[in-house]
Parts: sequence; C-alpha cells; structure tokens
Amino acid sequence: MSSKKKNDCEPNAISCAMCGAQSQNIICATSPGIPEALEKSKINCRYKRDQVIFYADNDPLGLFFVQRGLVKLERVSEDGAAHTLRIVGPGGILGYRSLFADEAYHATAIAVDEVELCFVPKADILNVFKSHPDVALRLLNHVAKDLRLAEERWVDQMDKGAPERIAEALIFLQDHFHSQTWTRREIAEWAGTTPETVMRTLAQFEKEGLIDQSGRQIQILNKDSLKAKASL
Amino acid sequence: MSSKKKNDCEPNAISCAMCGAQSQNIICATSPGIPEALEKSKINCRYKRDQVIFYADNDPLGLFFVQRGLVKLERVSEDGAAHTLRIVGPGGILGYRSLFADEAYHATAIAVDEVELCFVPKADILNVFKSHPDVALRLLNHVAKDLRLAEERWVDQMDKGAPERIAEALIFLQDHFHSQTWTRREIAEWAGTTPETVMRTLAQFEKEGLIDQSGRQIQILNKDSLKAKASL
DNA sequence: CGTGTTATTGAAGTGTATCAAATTGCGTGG
DNA sequence: CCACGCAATTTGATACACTTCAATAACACG
Repeated sequence: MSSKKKNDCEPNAISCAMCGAQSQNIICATSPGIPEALEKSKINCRYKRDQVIFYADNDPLGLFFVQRGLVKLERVSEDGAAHTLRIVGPGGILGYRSLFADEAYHATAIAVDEVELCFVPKADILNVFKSHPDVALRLLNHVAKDLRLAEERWVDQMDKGAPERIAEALIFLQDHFHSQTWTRREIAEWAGTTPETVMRTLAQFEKEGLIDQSGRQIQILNKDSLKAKASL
Repeated sequence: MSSKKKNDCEPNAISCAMCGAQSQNIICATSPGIPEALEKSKINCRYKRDQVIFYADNDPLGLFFVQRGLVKLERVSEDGAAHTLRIVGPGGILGYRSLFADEAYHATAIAVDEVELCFVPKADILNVFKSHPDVALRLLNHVAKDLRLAEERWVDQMDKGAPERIAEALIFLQDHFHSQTWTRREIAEWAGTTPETVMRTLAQFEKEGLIDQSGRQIQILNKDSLKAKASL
C-alpha cells in the first residue's frame, strides 16, 4: 500500500522498532525510550534523485532522520554556482543547524540518490530535550565537529591548490560513501572548483597511477600516495 | 596586589558578582546561581598583545570567558600562512568547540590587544550542565550560528573576489569591534587574502570615496556603497 | 635616535576559471 | 530492445585576478 504513492509522506511507514541499526542516529541511539516517544509523531518520506527536501531561506519545521540514501546540503550563489556544504547518509540528521540556531535554512537539501527518511516536528524534538537532557550534549558534540570541518575547509580553500583539494575529496567521498558514484560536477562542488579542473586533475592522477577511471567509476589504486598529494 | 605580577593567573581577582554586564556570557547570564557556582573554581588571567592563550593541537582544559580585550583564533598552515577563524570580544567564550567536540584545539588563541579573562576548569563546566540543562541548549544555539558563519565564509571565498571579501571584512570588523585598529595583515588574514591585495583594494576604495585612510585608521564614509560592493 | 615592523608600490608569474566545441555515455520512451 | 536526446565528459585555447617576490618609504616602539 505504501508503494502506490511515490514521493509522498506517509505516517508510520516504518516503525521505530524496525528501524535498522544503520539508521541509529545520535538522538534515537542515546537512551531507550526515545524512539517510542517519537513513534507517534514521525512521518516517513521518500525522495528521488535531485528532489528537494527543503529549500534555503525557509524556516525549519523539525528534523529529518536519514534512513536510506544520501542527501547533500548545497548553497547556490547569485551567479548560479552550487557548492556542497555537507553530505548526510543513513543515521545522519538534517535540519538541526537551523533548528537549534533558530534561523532559516541556509542551504538546500537535495537527494543524491533514492532517499528514505522520517520527519519529526520541532515540538516533539524539544520534548525529547526536556525528558533526556543528555541529547543536547550529543548534539552539541556533533555540531562542534561540524564546525571544525567547516573551518578547516575554509583554510584548505586558500592554502591548498585544486589538485590537493580534489585528492582530499576523492578520499573523503570514498571513506564515507563508498558505494556511490559521483559526477565530475559533484566532485567539483564538494572540492570547491570546476568540473573541468576536476577532469584534468583526475587525468593527471590516473597518469601517475593513483587512480583508475573506468568510465564514470573511479577506483583509488594508491591511497597513501593520494593522501600525500592531499597533504593529509 | 593583583597588579604586581603580570600575565599571571590569579585566583578570584574579580568576583563574579563584580563582573561587568559586558562580560555576561551565554553561560553566566542564563540563570541565577551559575556565577556563584563558578566563583570558587574560576581563575583570572591577563595577556598582552600577541601572547598565546592556548595552542592548536593541545587538549582543552576548560573554558575561557573574555572580560576585556579581543582574542583571535587563528590557524597557521604548513607554509606559514595564518588565517583568522574567529574573533572573540568581551562576553565571548573561548575553547568551547574543542571542549564539546571532545577534540584537541584546532586553532591557536592569540590576544589582539590587552586581554583579561577568567578560566573555568572542564569539570566545573560539566557540573553546571547537570544542574542547568538549559545551558546546553544555549551553547548549541551559539555553535550552530558559528557553523553557519563558517560555511558561508567558505562559499564566499569562492564566489566573491578579493575586493568583495575585503569590503565585507571592513564592515564586519567595524560592526563588531568598533574601537579597534587593524593592520593590513590582520585584515588580510580575516578576509582570506594577502596584505598587498588589501592595500591596493583599500586605495581603490578610498579613490571611490567609500573609505578614508588616515594612516592606520580606516573610516567608513559610505557604508551602503561598501555593502553593495561586498554584495551584502 | 636607531631598529625592526608595517605600509606602499612595482613588476612578473601562474594557477585556475572561463568559454567553446566535439564526443561519449546514460536514461527514457517508443 | 533499440534509438533518440540530453547531460556529462573531454580537450583546447584564452584571459585574468591574484599571489609572489622585491625594494623603498613611513612609522612605531623601546
């Protein structure tokens, strides 16, 4: 029955008890009782590639828990250039920055592939905070790590050249989202450069025996040398 | 008695009750009773320009509350280039990202001018969390905003040219730390460019009547036009 | 009053974006 | 299942904003 409609939010499509371990996020996994508390208010949703989960400048309504697939948070500048801020996979959460900063979304969330997630309204999340104070500390820990990544990325953008950032991007994308193929454009939007530069750099890496490009598939042959190239 | 030693940490140099409103940070200002709880464990410290409060890669020992002066958080790359991540003034806190991420400092904290602050050990901070659960939410709010600023800065580094970033830097530094003069190098390290480029750009801004440079002092003449130049 | 730091200006080099065009590859619908 | 069409890839040529290096001048500090 749930497969009749597509890209629609349906209540209780997956019970919290059945939610795979892969989707155990820092809120649900914190302490027993929380999944049950959210069970009645959560709503399951599905999205296909390139569909938008939420748009920048809108106000957050709650949190999205990713159960399956990948979601990218991207920002598009006035002249149309897109940049990928974060990528969230199963077990990850979407919308927490804006919710807790009490600000509008500053990025747009887009499905990278077939995505399944569940939404919990703001009010219910805040209730969890009241009953489980340790959840706030876990989220604090998470956002603090995000902040380091963001600030490190800014300095990398200046100190390192495009080849180093692209090498870093390849390693990051493989480490975190192994079973995923990325377009040159997506790699560029993550590494902070252009598809053309990614292209030429990958060709160079292949010539040096660091990677192997079979069509759109990229295999890392020598991870250590690639790390060295990225100054990691 | 407290003025005999310099750059030394002395217990209870300023009581929390006497701490100026300017220094009311998001922890102490949250609810009554917290300052008293920290009173016995806090340690006051003083630093002069360019002195280091803590070094990158060291483990955090607690939190620093800025009472007077400015502190910059900077990261130095392998080739010696310094970049300013954040600037913290009176009422601000230092070291919270690393403490809550449970990571080493990823930046070095340096006094921009004469700085006065008080230090509270990690254990005492965690005690406050237990007795005042709402403090975690306030910190979460603060770090979430930091995260937006950091991510916005990364995209600005790519989308905007040096003149735009420098205009943005001038506005930011004036808005937040009005009574402070900055060297070209400091502006460059904040804007993500070089002192030479800052130099030439400021000369251009002056020619356009946007600012007025009397030696090291920079006056903003036309803030609206400067904002337009920064695409803000 | 010296001395080291900062400011200022000039010239040169370069990495990377930009633009353009051909080719490949993939998804979609017939 | 094949063919079509559009998007992604690939390659080349060009432009240029910015960094880098260098050398002088102005300034602040002890």
